[in-house]
Amino acid sequence: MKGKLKGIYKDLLKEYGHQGWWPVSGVADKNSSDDLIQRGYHRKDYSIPKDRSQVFEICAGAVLTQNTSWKNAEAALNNLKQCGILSPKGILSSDSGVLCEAIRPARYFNQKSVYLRAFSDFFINSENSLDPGRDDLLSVKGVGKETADAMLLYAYFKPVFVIDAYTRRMFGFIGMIDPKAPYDIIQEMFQKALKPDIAIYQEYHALIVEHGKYFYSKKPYGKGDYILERYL
DNA sequence: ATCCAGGCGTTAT
DNA sequence: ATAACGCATGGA
Repeated sequence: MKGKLKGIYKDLLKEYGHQGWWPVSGVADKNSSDDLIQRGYHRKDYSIPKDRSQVFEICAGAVLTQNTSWKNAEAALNNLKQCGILSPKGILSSDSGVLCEAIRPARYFNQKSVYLRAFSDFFINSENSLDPGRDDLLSVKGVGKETADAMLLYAYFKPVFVIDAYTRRMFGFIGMIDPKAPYDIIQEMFQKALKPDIAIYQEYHALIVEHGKYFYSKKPYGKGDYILERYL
């Protein structure tokens, strides 16, 4: 059980390399010729150097990318930044029309504008308290289990395993889980099999998304999962 | 033109 | 409890 998940992790890491999630702006090295660095990835960096503003940006991105390509979510983040409202106070004080227009590329802009304001309010009210717990995040409108866990793992550095649609399809494919099982059941399977290692949890989820894009999209780029098929 | 991407809240079985 | 539905952009 444990060896299997760890084996898959190693295979994916070998195939795709370090993903460097979560992407954030503001750490880009303009002098670098490395495309990943210029796009704002913190490659191989799992320490906690992030200031409040980057923590917020990760959380905002987590909301914006719900059922949406990261590319579109990133466009929304760039728009917010361009408008000078990529901050809790900025979002709360922004005109609704301006906010909606800025995040338009991320789809569902009416809903997500409300979600971003709700999270901004939560973020400000938890400024000088301890890190939020899962239940705290789940109480915010627009923050469901996957989003809450992504925030905890990538913004707050808590060892929680993120379960997304790709995770269900991939590990359902090799028979390790029931794809339609409840979120917490699937998450429990991963967390019982893997030690609570933040760096590995961050990397594993990123690798699942990368691999999933190729073989487990509804319109896969690749034709046969040569990596996971040996775990059948 | 059609299909889908790093879900969530609400409403109906 | 769990399934169905609305949301509503940009790229392939």
